[in-house]
Amino acid sequence: MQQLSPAQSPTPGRSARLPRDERRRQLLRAAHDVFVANGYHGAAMDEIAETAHVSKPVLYQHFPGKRELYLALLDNHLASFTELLVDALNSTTDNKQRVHATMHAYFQFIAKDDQAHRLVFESDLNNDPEVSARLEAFNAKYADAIARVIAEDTQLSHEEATLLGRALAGMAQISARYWLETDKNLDLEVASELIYRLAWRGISRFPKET
Amino acid sequence: MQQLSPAQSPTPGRSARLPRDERRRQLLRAAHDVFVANGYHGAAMDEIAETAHVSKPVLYQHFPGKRELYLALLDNHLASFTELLVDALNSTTDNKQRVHATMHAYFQFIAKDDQAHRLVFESDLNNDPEVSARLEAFNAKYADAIARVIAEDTQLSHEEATLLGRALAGMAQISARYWLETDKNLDLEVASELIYRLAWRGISRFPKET
DNA sequence: CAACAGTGGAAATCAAGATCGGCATACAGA
DNA sequence: TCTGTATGCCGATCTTGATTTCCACTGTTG
Repeated sequence: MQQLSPAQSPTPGRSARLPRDERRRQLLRAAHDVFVANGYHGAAMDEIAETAHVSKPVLYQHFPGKRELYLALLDNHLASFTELLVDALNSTTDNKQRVHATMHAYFQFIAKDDQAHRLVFESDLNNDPEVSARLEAFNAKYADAIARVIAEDTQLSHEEATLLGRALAGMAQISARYWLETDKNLDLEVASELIYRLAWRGISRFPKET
Repeated sequence: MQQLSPAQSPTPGRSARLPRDERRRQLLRAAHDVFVANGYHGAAMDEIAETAHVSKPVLYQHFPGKRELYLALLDNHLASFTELLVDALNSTTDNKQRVHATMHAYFQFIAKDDQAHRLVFESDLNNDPEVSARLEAFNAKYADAIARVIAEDTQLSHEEATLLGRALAGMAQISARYWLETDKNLDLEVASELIYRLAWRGISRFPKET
């Protein structure tokens, strides 16, 4: 009759045992919070462990190091973001509506209350090749999708269309992040609509010269 | 007649004495090179000193620390960048030409062969309040200038025009940086012209609704 | 020739990531 | 119910890398 329910205090200051998967998820949540709050370099493994109510060795039993922990989170977020965008793209076959839906999806991701965008776009680890490769791949995918839309409607070369695609992708990112920092004075719908109109006016029937 | 040219070796491995200002400029040049090559966190004070052919104590006599050294460089670059943009804005009174000139100036700054843009936009120190405050101030100034142009030509509210200004400022930044990484397949003139046209089509006579 | 400003080598300090050995807990099988 | 064993967990420590400072030396200048 000693080992009562695990909720009882087994030993003061010791956290309950968890199955490996569940513990891993918990650690990821904690790491997410700390990275979001402090950025990559500002986040200490100590603090992540403490946030998860766990000691550091536990952290290292699940992840080889800080970088890998961050990369795991980055992969998760980029995957869900990509899914959002792909769904928006596939939601219609009308290019105008596509741009609209995609822009809206972009703003939605930025507005998510887990602040995943901070981890993705404001980590101070952009110089790491693994990180920049992932971000570059993501941006390339998004920008190319826009470039295809542009190419359909214009006479531009592939290179030129791609440049414009990047430009609009960047516009979406920067403007959405700015919008968020204004404490959402404008409604999400209003803001994303404005940017969509700006983008669509810019590219639709874009003339080859002048 | 003893103090010969300082280029003579006073003592092997010892650098010639320099007036304080000149030494400072030399240190800034060296720091710039190292920061650009390695990013903020990747840059070691050792390496900066070595690049300047000087010992670390000298470095610390001119700058209290690594952060201040970086901030000094950031201030310099932002000031010269601002000057570039202001000149472009004042080069004409026609708003269309203004946007054109400004976009061109943006690409020129990114293309400068000292790679100052890396130090400004790709430093991994964006979470530092001093740094983000400076970047935010710079972006605000630039975006507000664009917003004024927009407000002149449209019926949009101040908030809405500012959001669009940010959007275009972000577009300039992201597209110029992308363009640079394509090894300048497109000529600077061609690329900046494309982006300018995209921007101007987007904002000129922007309708209040739909 | 004497004070002085500037310099470099080397070492103190410090923060943060990573690890080691042992203890506690749950569960399986007798 | 009892006991063995594998698994999860922790305190304490090690290690590394970078910033910062100390001190003796050297050339310069009045």
